[in-house]
Amino acid sequence: MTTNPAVRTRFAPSPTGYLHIGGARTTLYSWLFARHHGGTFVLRIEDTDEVRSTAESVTAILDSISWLGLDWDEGPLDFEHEKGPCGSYYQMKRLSSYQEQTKRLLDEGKAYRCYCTREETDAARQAAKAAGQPVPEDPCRRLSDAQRRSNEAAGRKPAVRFIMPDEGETVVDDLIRGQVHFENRLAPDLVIQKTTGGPTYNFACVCDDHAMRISHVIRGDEHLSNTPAQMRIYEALGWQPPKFAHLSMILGPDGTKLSKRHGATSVTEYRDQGFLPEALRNYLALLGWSNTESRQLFAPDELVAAFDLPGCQKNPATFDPVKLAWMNGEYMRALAPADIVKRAEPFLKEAGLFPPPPGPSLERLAALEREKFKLLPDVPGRVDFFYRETELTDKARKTLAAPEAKTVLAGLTELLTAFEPFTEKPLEEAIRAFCARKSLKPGQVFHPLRAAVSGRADGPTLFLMLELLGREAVLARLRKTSAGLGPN
RNA sequence: GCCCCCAUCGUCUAACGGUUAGGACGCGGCCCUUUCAAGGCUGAAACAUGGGUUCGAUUCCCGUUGGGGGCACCA
Repeated sequence: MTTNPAVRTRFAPSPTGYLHIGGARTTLYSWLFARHHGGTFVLRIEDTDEVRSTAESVTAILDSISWLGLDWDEGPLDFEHEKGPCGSYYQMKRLSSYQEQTKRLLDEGKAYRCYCTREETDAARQAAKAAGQPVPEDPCRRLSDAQRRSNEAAGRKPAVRFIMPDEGETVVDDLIRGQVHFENRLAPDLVIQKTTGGPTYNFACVCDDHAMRISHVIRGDEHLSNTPAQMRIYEALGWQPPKFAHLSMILGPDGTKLSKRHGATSVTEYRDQGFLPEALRNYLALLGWSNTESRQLFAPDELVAAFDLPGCQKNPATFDPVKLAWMNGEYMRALAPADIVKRAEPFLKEAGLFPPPPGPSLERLAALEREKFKLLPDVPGRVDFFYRETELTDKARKTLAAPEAKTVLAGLTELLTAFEPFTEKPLEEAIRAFCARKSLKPGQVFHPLRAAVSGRADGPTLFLMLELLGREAVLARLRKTSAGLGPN
């Protein structure tokens, strides 16, 4: 991979919860873009919301990103350690750098201290709105020294506001959307430092993207309207802004922003449901990005090679769990049986099948059933009856309700009691001969046999299944099921 | 309410002025088959709408409608 120092992207989550599907996609695109161009991918934790940020969220987010197979060149390694030359990558550890820039803007008259309370600001905005003015001028913008002193004397703690231009427009040149124009008179003076002394998001973000030499800011659509203000800050500080690329939102099935009421929205939930990270990654890559061939399946390195911003979609995309499940099945089928078992281990454990009870090897069974697995829990789900008797499914019950079922099972029990060798081919020949002898259609025999022995109406190829189950289990279940059918 | 973005099958999307509007998921049918899958073949299914521009618009421009996002001392 060629390295390209000119490309540096970042993902900057605020640690106030799990990694959301939308965040995962943003991370993926930033990572893919960096990797595609041989650049650097940076992870930064935006923990300036003192009340909502938690250490657990940091860990959860890092875990989710790693689980997706994405790595970062700079950023936190865990809650204690970090790597990279632009540290710290936690905003709360960079407080002095924001204060330094705030001071600069204050000194240069590009920002001012604002003593208004939340209520006063709200009231002023309401009044302006009623008067048909889009944005009121902040009274603190032209405070006299005496007024300032009296505010200080009254114990009021100031926030710092950045002066936005009163006229003209700010143009964001977005890599995905093109030029987007914003009227400056509509933008109020932005708080850059809270009364607590901490920076606000839009300010910290600018300072850090500059300090970390970020070249391409790839982020969600919800930030597009923040961008003009950020650009004004870059300008005031005399900094070159990065290039911006705003990704459209991910919507739920009802067309509104994907949220918890639509079902699983965090990466961990998908992991826990038994999705493979490579499948989720592939699916997310396609949700808002495409290639001219409309290709669907990409190995990780193929994705890196193919991905670029021009393929990104401008319109929002609806998340489709059904297609995700299909894709997961594709990846499951591509796995070697031993890998299927390995990946499914947590789910096998949960089902009490790991370590496996006596019986055929899990690997053998995984090979037998592999094309039916869609999700990891399907592994124990389809294979459990080899190790233990299971409840009859409704369909199996129906099959066994056929009038001839009981006599068929009785006949088979008799046939198989001393049958040798108890292996696939001979069993098939013998059972087909049995059908002929009794003038029964194969289906009339095969179906109840399968149902009685496996407890279900679908499953592996019948005669191999009998072989793997072994004579003892087959006969025991034949008898038990038969008894359960009651007198004929 | 104001600002911004967006608009091709149900969904994800291809097309970059001239195509029988292509692919994928899902759905239907057929084949394969002891079941369920997988696989193969196949079918139904889309250019939101009204004006322009043009010899010609899905494609370019404007309006309408619809959807989304933003308007915090939250990120």
